[in-house]
Amino acid sequence: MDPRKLAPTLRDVATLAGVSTTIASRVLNDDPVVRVRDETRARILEAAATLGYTPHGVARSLRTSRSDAIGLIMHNLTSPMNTTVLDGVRGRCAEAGYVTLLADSEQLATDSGRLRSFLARGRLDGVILHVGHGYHDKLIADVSRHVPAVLVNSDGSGSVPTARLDDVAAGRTATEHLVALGHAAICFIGGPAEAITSLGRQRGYEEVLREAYPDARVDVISAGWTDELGEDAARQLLSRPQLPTAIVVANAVTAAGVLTVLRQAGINVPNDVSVVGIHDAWFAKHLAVSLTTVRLPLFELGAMAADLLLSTLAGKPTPMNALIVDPPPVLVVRESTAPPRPASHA
Amino acid sequence: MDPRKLAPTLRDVATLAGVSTTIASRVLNDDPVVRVRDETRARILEAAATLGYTPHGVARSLRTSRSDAIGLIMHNLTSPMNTTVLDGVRGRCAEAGYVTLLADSEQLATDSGRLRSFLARGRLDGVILHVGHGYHDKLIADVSRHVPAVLVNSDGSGSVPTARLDDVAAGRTATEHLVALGHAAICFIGGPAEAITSLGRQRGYEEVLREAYPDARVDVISAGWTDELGEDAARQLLSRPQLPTAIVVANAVTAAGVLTVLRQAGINVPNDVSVVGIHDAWFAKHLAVSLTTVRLPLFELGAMAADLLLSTLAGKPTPMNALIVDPPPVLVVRESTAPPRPASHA
DNA sequence: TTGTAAGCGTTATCAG
DNA sequence: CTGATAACGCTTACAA
Repeated sequence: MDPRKLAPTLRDVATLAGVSTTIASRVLNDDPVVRVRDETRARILEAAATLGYTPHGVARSLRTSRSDAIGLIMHNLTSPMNTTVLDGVRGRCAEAGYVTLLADSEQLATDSGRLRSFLARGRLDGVILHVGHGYHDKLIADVSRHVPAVLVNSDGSGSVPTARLDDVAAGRTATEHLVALGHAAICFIGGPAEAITSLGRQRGYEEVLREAYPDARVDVISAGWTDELGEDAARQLLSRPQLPTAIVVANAVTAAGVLTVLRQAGINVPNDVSVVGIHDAWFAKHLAVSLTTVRLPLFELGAMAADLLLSTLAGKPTPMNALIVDPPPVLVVRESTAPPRPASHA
Repeated sequence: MDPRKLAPTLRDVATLAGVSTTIASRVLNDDPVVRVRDETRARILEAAATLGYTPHGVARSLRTSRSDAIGLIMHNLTSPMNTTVLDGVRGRCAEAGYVTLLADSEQLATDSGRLRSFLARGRLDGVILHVGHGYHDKLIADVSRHVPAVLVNSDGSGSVPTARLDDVAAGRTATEHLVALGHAAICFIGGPAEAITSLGRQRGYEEVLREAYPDARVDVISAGWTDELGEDAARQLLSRPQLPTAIVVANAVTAAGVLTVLRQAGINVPNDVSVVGIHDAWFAKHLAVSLTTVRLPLFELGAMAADLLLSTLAGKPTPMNALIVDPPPVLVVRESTAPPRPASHA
């Protein structure tokens, strides 16, 4: 039933090979320093093979005080964007020989018992935090007190290395596209008001708008990262006497909700209003109207966060801030954007 | 730099409290058997608190030979459905005090070194495998040789407990809806030909079709779980002289691709052809046409898989097959289905 | 070239 | 009610 009870130990291998555990260990970990007779080495390898020996990771960890495991504390794992970041983290860690422990930031932030057990000493060499707004300040402090940590898309207040997307460039790219098409009445539908990524994108939007139209009206609605909140924002827009001619949405999931509500209201996208979303997720082309987006390097963001942590763990000097500028944000034009219709009235 | 170097040990706590590590350990784990003076207990607790003591998980694991960790080996983590399953697994395990190690099935199947390090003895109490077709037979065998394992939506060939969705019922529900609307020429677009979930849904489709029209033509196209493969399948359909009047798609992601290609081809859904998808994912309502779907309990599937494993670990008798029948598949009607148009020709 | 022995931080057994 | 002590399986000075 339980195979571990019978699992062969290093001592078993050593005994079978007729050597001490010392050389057995060294040979199996191919220690570059040790010099053994080829014949001895062969005996050990053979013994390990016939026994089907697997090293006991926990015993090794206890001895070496490394676990070769990193923790990934994520917020809203259901979002396709976050999944991509996770893939980047996990892939890079796996390449470096680390396994990944996954936890949900909400749970850890609200249940200190779970947090403690997640951080139980020795189990994790380091932690990557990709958390939303909310409890995150305390969580970041709690975690980074225990193990080396890095942040993804958060405000590390300088104390913890952080990997970030170039949100300002993303906001600029989206808005520049609309301005180039001739739009001036452009609304920005953002994420949660406190979300640093949303604020960056908003800043890009404002910069471009002001550069193009020095006294343009900055028009911002705070929504959130879900399709429902996008729907709410769109309804809010519809209740106005006049629609903008174009919308920048800070997130593709939110944009999905916006497009659906506009469709339900009989608004034609892009003829009545253009919409551009940020994040070129797989579903963008399949939405109510296929969505023009700005592609952002989410996988690379995760990989970079992993690199920062691995570099810290290796004792190398690590930059406190890594902005992912390669690849840069790229506009992917689909059917949701067009020039504004020629002024029909007023 | 490295907080673990300074981390207080149980001995530190015991020394500060003026007791042995034995009682310190027992008190801190509140062993129900031990009876200590309240005063002693208080001293120990206080010492632990002032030192900020955290138990060393690895040392504990070595001693108890339990890690309170389970491994989740998943395939295609990018799929929103799989993410939901993952959420169910992780949530249930967290409730039971287990942490979750995540790994990608493709990587583990193709790199035996990674598999070995993932399964390093002692690190995992058990493993949940949610793998696609392909290398999975060997992978399942390799894993279950090392630790207790359970399967999700796979063919366990009877040797490993398995949690499954009621795919036949899902296929039936989708097809019954179309039959009730009056459709007879119904095509089924499946997942990969070997995928057991797809085959179950297909069987449900065939059953209902045959029950309604004893000599109806069963019309199946094998696609896959991605939107691109859905697009391919739809193109294949479009190359026929005559379209079916309705389509059942085994997966909502695939259905997204189908809808988009139909839109591009100028086919009106639902007037020219009805489409029903399986899996009521968040994006279903936002697609080219808002998609009628069958809702399946994916979260519960993950939770059930976790339950099977936890029950095995607890030494309880565990069913080899768990079909998730509660909640049952539920039809969610949106705009992609309608009665067939009155016979216009032939 | 190989072996001895200490110790990582716990928990469990057994004795006081 | 409390305390020595051994052991979990491994790595690594240090010896031989």
